[in-house]
Amino acid sequence: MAQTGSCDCCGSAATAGAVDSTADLSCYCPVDGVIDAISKKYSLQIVGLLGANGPMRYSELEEVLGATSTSLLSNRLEELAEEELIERRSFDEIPPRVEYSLTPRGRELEGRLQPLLEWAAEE
Amino acid sequence: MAQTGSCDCCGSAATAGAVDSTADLSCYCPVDGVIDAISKKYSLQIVGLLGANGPMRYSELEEVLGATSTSLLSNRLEELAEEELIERRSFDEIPPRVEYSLTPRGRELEGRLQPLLEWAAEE
DNA sequence: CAGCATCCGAACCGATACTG
DNA sequence: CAGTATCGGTTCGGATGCTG
Repeated sequence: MAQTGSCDCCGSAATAGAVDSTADLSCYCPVDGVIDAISKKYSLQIVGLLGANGPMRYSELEEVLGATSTSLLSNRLEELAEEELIERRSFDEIPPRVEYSLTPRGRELEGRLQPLLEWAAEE
Repeated sequence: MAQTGSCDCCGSAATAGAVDSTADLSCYCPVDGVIDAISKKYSLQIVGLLGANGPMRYSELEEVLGATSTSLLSNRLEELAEEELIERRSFDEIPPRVEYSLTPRGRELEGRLQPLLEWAAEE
């Protein structure tokens, strides 16, 4: 995953035209990086939590998510921030405080995610 | 992932009540297994392709997806079939023929997936 | 044609130890 | 409090090679 330029499903094979003209929707490969970002552990939960609760601190997320290792949470937050789905805001205080919140883009994602998650959860 | 009974985000931590009452949407952990299934490589594409093109043969999928190894494709198809998102139909012919198509459940998924994918793809 | 079995490397997860 | 650094275990992905 995490492709930057090449595309394994449209680059080589799509030109073969094996299927037909309705194949407009057949390529979901690049998808920017969002899909990559959200298909890792806790990403979905983070987006959902920030959407439901508003800004949250590092330790709050850590607690609610049920103690993942700190490094894992760090990585997820960093990745989501790189995709501009969440925003990191640090206050210059002692003790330090950092808050994470959804960006507008993140809120768009959350909106589109919700129907999917609700459907998957009810079942 | 692939949890069957235990839940790492609501089992232990949600009872801590660190956030507040709006945390209804905070638990996406179990989510049946659908999320697990679709967060693996090619699952999304398979569902999308079958939705757009109708039933497809093994070799068609293989070609359009751009030659993943056969075992990987096999695994994905099997997993999606176990989740009852796709249906496998084999014809008793020589040479053998197998077609895959979306189940009603798979079509529901595809519908909810589409807005998300379109949004992610346009960017 | 449609696949399963196997083996290897890469990515991901989790726990621990340590820093600003 | 909010992280970074490191390391071992597990899962995932890709390449062959071989069957019904």
